[in-house]
Amino acid sequence: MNISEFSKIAGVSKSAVSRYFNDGYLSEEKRAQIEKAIQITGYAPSIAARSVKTRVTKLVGVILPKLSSESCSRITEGIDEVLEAEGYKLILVNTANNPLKEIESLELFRQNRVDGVILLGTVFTELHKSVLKKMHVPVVIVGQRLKGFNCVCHNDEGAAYALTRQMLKNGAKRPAIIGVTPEDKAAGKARLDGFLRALNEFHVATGGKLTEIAQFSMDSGYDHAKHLFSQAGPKPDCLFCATDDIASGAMLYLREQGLRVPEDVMVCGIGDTKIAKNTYCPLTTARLHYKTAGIEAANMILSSIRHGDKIQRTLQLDYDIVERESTKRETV
Amino acid sequence: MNISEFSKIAGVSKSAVSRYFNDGYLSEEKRAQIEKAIQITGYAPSIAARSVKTRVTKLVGVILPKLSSESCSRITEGIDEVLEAEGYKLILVNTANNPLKEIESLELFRQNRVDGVILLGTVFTELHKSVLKKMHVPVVIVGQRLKGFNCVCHNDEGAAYALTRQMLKNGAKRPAIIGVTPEDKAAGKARLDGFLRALNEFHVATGGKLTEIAQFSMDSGYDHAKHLFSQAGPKPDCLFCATDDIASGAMLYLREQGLRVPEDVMVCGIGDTKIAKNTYCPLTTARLHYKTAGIEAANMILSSIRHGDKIQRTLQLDYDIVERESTKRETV
DNA sequence: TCACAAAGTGGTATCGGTTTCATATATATT
DNA sequence: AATATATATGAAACCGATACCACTTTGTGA
Repeated sequence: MNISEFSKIAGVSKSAVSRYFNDGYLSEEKRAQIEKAIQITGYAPSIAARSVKTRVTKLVGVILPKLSSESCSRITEGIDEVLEAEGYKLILVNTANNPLKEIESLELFRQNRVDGVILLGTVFTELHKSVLKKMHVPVVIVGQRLKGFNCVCHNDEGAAYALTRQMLKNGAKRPAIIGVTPEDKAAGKARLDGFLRALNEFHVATGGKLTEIAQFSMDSGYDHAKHLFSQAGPKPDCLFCATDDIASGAMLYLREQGLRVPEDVMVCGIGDTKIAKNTYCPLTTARLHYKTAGIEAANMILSSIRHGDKIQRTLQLDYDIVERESTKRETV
Repeated sequence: MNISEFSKIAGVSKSAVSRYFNDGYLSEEKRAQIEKAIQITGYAPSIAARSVKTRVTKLVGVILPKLSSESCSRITEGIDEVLEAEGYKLILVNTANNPLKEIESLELFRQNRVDGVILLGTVFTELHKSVLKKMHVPVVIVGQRLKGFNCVCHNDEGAAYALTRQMLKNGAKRPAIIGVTPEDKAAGKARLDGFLRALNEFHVATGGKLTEIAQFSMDSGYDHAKHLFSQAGPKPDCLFCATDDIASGAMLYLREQGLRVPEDVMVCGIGDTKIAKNTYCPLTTARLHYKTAGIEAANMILSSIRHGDKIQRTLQLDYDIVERESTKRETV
């Protein structure tokens, strides 16, 4: 069923039908005829055909590294909430942590003539930047700061600093970190930097031996805790983890080994995901406002789409420290 | 940049360009010219324009009740994995548990001329069925069984039965359930049925007072556990929860009240989500194969799109019982 | 050498919409 | 009454692609 066929059924011209769906001048009489015909036929105009002419797709492409991670899905939820209300649809690509797929996806989005792109970024190469520069539509990056692009990000360094500082204040003497790759400037480098800044302030040194680089998963947290605590020499008494998932995996290992949290080892994570509340020893963490980040990213892209302004903005959302049991200790 | 403009730059005809992108007869010479021009201009054909003519969008619409739930995001991940490999893109709608939005989304998908629809369903009304019937593209429903439609679902009743049976075998005498609305035939009704079947088999009665209807969340699990244990009369000694999230919330309440798991109260959930491994007392649950469900749903829709067969199929994936500490008890 | 199939080519109709245009009518303003 | 303005209308051009068509060139087998 197309507009011509439908217009005949409704007994009006093609133009009238188009006007009906686009708020043009139209007599009440024709409006009624068209509405009646819709009831009967169920006709709905093709967005694809429309967008050929109007060059507007009402589509926003979203690239994310892992759909089934709580942080990503909550960000996406925020994005969807805003864009859906404005009549935009989300076209989603899950890169499964494959940076090559990000590039491919951008190409795909260009073919689909999306009105904007939101990228939940991890690691950025020069290739990324050059491909992003060539996009002819607004781009917003979430979770990372990339010069020359609109970004919504968290205060990663500050959160890591505050958490580590808290553990040191509570009497920890030998801090260790299970981080993620420093190629990830936010979750990797910034959180490591915050950790180190706190150590520096407390005049505590950490050998490279107490620095682990894990993946973004519980299992990886477990494995790296094992590696950390299997080394010769004195054991860490405090463990900063780059994410709650990593922290929960590490705690699973500690529990297996009969190490008490927080008595023997303090632990903290970042994110305040659901798991933090439920670990056997409730996890101290920094709440990151994922959904809000998604909402703000969506607002940012809407504003760019509508006003086409080229001013680059970076929005940083602050964290909230959520102190639970895993870092509390009676100072001796 | 459109195909005409591009074809001039490449020094070939429009037809040649179209053939380049659609594997038609084309001399090596022209192929090379086109490739060179692509390098320079970055031209990519418009999918929208193409789909007007071909009537194929390579778009699959996915409707889900809550993006940030682990089960939904894992199903979606499975769907994406398969469809992405076949060149399909996902257009996503999060209904936020608003059944009206499911209907709206279907309308939206019709406008977008998606090639297929995958619906992660919860509650189905007659309106749902009639709108679904009117879709002119294949539909697959995940997580529910709906007569007349392709479905991929779990063995909800069996899982609930097996878990409850396990708790009764381990010596529980006074079982309670925190379920979800029976309007949800899978997570609500079927799991309640399984619970009751086990009770029946063990000749245990349960008053309506020991049946709570919660939402799909930790907080709701907490609230309903509170309600359950605040009632007058003997307390339950075993708690079947319709989801892991509900179970984890309930356990949080039990812990607050100083009730030990499993000594005072056995608890189990369904899903085997990440949280189950991490609760202070590791949670016995039934593993549901969410990602596999997504993969199978995607395969089903692909097959329907390609072969257009009208045979309705229902695929049921079985569960695996994962027995952890929360249901173990030394029989006295 | 000829017949016939396969490869290669560009013009044009077509897909399903929107928008411009020319024109007509109704209403409001001087 | 004359004029300006808002409302209403359908034909036709257009958006950016594909597909059919008629045609030419090349390759193959008898």
